[in-house]
Order: sequence, then C-alpha cells, then structure tokens
Amino acid sequence: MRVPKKERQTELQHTIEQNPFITDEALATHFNVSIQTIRLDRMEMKIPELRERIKHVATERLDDVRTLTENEVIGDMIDLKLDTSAISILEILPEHAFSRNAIARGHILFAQANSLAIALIDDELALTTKANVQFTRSVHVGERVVAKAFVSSHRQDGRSDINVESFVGDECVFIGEFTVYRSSKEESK
Amino acid sequence: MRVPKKERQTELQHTIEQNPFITDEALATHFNVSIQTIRLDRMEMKIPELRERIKHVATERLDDVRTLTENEVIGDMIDLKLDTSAISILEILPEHAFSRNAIARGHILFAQANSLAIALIDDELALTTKANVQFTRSVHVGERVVAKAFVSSHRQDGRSDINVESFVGDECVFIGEFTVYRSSKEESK
DNA sequence: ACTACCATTATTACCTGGTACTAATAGTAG
DNA sequence: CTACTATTAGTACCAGGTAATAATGGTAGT
Repeated sequence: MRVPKKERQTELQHTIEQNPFITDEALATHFNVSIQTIRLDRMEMKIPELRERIKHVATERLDDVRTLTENEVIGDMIDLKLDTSAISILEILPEHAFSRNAIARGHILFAQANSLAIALIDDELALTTKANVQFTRSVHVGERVVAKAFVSSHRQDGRSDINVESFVGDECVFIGEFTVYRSSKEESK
Repeated sequence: MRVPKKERQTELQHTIEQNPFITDEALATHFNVSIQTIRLDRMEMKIPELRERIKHVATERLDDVRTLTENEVIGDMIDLKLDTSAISILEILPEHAFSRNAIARGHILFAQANSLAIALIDDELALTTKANVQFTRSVHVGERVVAKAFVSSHRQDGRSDINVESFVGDECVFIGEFTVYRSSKEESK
C-alpha cells in the first residue's frame, strides 16, 4: 500500500478542489494507483466526473457575477430599524480594490453607504438625489468596513436626510450625507 | 430549404452565444436540420464543440468577475487628456438597476464618475478624498450615460478638483465635484 | 494454517458528444 | 443536361467517463 486509503481520499478531494480540470487518468498516475481506484474513491466521496465538475464551475460563474452587482445592499445588513437607523458590514476583497496598492476604490465605500441609505427608507421607491461624502482614511483589502446610517430628518418635501459613517475598527474611514427622495411623502405607515 | 443557410448560421451563432451549453442534437431539432448540417455550420463559423465551450466559460470565470468589479474605469473610456479632461460611456444594464423600477442605482453613476476622475489624474496613486454629487434625473435601463470630467484646479497641497457631469442625450443626469489626492505633488511630468 | 474481509486492479460492455472522412441525394442555376 | 451547392447519411474513431463483474493480494482473527 503506497499511502493509506483514507489519506489518499482526503488528498484527492483537495487536489480536485484546487484543480477541477484534472482527469481520472492524471489523478491515477499522480497517486500511483489505477484508474479504477480513483473512480472508487470518487464514488465514495461523491465527487462527480470531470465534465460535471467543469460544467459546475461554468454555471457558477453566472450566479457569481450577479451576486456581486445585482445585490440590493452592498455588504451584509446586520441591523435595520426602518426609517431610523441601519448597519451593514462589507469585507474588502481584492476585486473591490486597486490592484496596485490594494486600497479600496472610493465608489465601493460609496456603494455600501448609498445602498444602506436606500434600504433604510421604508418606501417602494427611494432614490438618492444628493450626496456629500468624505473619504477620511484609505481602506485596505482584508479590512471589514462597518457602515452605520441614521436618518437625521424626514423633510416635508418628500426627502429624507441620512448620515452614514463607516468604520474599520474604531477608525472612521468614510462620512457621508445623503439626501434621498421618497415616493410617498407621508412619514408614517 | 427551411431557412437560408446564411440566416441559419448567424442565428446559430446567436443561439450558442446566449446558451453555450446546448448540444448539436438540440440545435439540429431546433433548426429542423440534421446534426451534420449543424456541424458543418459550426466548422464554417469556427464555433468549438460543446465541451470546449463549457470549458471556456469555466476558465473565463475568474477573469470575468474581475472585469466587472475590478475594472479600472466603470464604463468605456472614449477620450482622455491626462490632467485635463476625460469622457466615458456606460450603458445601464439590468444588473445596474433596481429590479422593481429599472432605475439605475445611484452608486453606479457615482462609480462611473469616480473612476473617471481617478483615471484622469496622471499619477501612480490617486485617491478620492471628498465628493459632492447630485442626481438630477433618474436613469433607466437601456440608456447610455456619457460622463464628462474636467480638472478645475490642481491645488498645491497635492489635491485636485475635478468636475464631472453625466448626460443621457442632452439631459444632465448627474453632477459631481470630486477632490482627489495625488501621491506626487508636482503637476508636471 | 485457514478463512474472512478489504483494497486494489482488470476486463468488458456501454454511454455522450463529439471529430474526420467519404459518399449519396436533392435542388437550383446556367 | 450538367455543375455546383446544400444537405443528409454512414462509418470509424476518440476522450472520459458509468456500471457491473471478476480476479488478485495482503492482512487480521481465531
């Protein structure tokens, strides 16, 4: 026995996860066992065949693109009191940042704050009409940005003013004042 | 002849682009021709076989996610005079908008303008420090937003002021004033 | 030492979705 | 009537498998 079965199987899983494009034949020579052994292993581990794996990667792609851009709130909402206050968290990933220096693009922080402000307004149609923002510290990949939004005023003209402050730890990285238009002008529900 | 060859081929290309996961057999029944005809068509149009198409989509996955979010300029830059002015165009797609009303999210317009402002500055490291924006008209899916940015001042403290105005046709939909920090403080190169 | 059991390997038939090639048929234009 | 094009048919072959059945080898229990 070259390597215990169990060990080979866990390693097999690892190998395939890292490179789903590998054939059973390649795996067989890699582990120095027969193709049949690899197939028995895949059966036991419920790992699908090469083509299925490739197809899976391909179909995942479309979903992925959507979740990134079509997301209603950029970041994860962790608290929401409608028409009052809300909090969301966004972890800065490499795709949110400039590749040169790993600093988050300004519009990512803006997007988090803007989405939060819109979500905060309990209305069918809420649209940002004005924003005034400051980027007080650069944010790097890997940092978690906590955005806190609260409504400062519900005006009579169908607009609301919302303040958003975003933090990394206890450091303020972003300050924004958003004016949001509400479709229905009454404040109550 | 059900449909002229040429017409079928262009339609074939279209069909496969929209659904790369379709087999020759399915295409054959769809176009009401034989499998061989489909294969001849694919040969002529240099369209690869199903598995190759799937593999292509799968390998493109990583790259593609990048192009959407990591894109240096959101939208297509069509004119750039460094440190002076720049223009980009962005077509509003469904994923840029609220699904309920097909109105573009504010941060999409902000992202276009912000990216353009950053790209305009001829510097290794340019970061937005402040922005003041107004959304003067809602933009709908299918509209093409033309953003025009120009530098209004290069300040001595390493900051530049950039004005961005975005239009759909001749209607102004967005106005923004961005303050951008430059890493190297000299204006010349 | 014998048996039971497990892991491994081998073999065979079959599947999908093709490539590559050759040949036959149908329809149309000159 | 012929030439040409489009289409269809058929065959051999391929990769990368599934499914099932059988043979081999080693190790543990008693």
